[in-house]
Amino acid sequence: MSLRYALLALLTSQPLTGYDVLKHFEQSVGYVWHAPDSQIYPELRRMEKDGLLNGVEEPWGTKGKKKRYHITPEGVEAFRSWMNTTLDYARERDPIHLKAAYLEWADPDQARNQMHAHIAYHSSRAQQWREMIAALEDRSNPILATRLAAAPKEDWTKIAGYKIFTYEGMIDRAKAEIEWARRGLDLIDKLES
Amino acid sequence: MSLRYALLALLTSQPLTGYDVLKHFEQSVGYVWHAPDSQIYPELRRMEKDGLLNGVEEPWGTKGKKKRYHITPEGVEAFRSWMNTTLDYARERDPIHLKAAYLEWADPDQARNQMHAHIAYHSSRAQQWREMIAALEDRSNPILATRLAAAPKEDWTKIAGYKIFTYEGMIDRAKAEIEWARRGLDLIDKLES
DNA sequence: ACAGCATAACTATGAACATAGTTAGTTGAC
DNA sequence: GTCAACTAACTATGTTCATAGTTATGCTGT
Repeated sequence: MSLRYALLALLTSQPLTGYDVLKHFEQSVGYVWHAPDSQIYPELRRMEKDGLLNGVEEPWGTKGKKKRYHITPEGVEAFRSWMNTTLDYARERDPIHLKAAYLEWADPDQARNQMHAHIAYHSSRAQQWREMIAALEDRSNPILATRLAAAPKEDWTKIAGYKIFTYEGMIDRAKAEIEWARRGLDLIDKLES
Repeated sequence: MSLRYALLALLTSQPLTGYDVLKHFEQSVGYVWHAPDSQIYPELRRMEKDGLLNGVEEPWGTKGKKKRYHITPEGVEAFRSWMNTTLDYARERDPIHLKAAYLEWADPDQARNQMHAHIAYHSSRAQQWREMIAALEDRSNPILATRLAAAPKEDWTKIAGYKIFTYEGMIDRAKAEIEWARRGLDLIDKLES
């Protein structure tokens, strides 16, 4: 169900065509909730059917046409209501922890490789998020710019602030993963002598 | 696919009936990879079909019967091979980050509630994992005991050590979440004046 | 005697997600 | 002028997962 709210979040900023949704999604809310286009197109149609969006057809070139989705008052209300409802937490399901728990089954070097890959993955993510925060702070992020343009000036600090806070949380997680994997490398050295 | 390897991990310790798998699963590998029974029963049958398990029927009472699944050499090999393959990382998909990024849409008190719920959830998880680590360290965890009983003594430190390492990683994550949510509470106070 | 609980093993259904492929118009470079 | 890249919008298929319900046996306490 979260995809629906991710799309509503995007469309509170401005009406977008399906294709525009894809492109904006990938550069903003898609960083916190990934989804492929094959999931987005049908979901947009379902949301229109459910009255959360209003699709307005526009001509495209001489023959083609495209549909621009406008969020409806019901859509705004559904989003606000979701925002005001405390989330349910999903049960644990992370392959790295599954693997770590049985690491005695791996060849020591493969175990080390996995830890190095873990560090590399989370380092690169953290870097990406640091850049995202920088672009949010100096307002150079184009998606943020369109959102701010449509919002009253007194909300700008809030809008940018919560996004920065989100990416900081993701960096914190990445840091915890990196430190854990480093300790994992030490543990492998200690146990596989 | 991870469910399959979670089940193989469990069955490397001893042969189990479907129902036993459920019960053991919930108290061991299920903490790192949750799955409901409706997923486990059919997966066990698929694994048997794929030659990873060998199901031996046993009488149960006077009329009923049950099937005990033994891991085959192919099953052991499949598990070891998975353990030696570096994992692919799934894209970000966490509802709390999605929500945090648009927190300006929530009522301030509901935003605070969400942060408090986040702290409560991760505190309780961390506590559970601390207890798990204690039971692994003093060898009072019954699932660990059966696993150790079937393994050579020189592997005991490894087997317990990697499990403790795993739960430590989960505690680290929980701690990071708690600290992030605390900062979130401060931020809400600052922004929603 | 039978209630209640644990054991045992499914089945059904729909939603969510991954992966891959398809069709067709538009724009810009060489 | 034609070819690649981009815009636009799907479609197909299979897997994974959540939620809920079903059927039946055995054991224990009152």
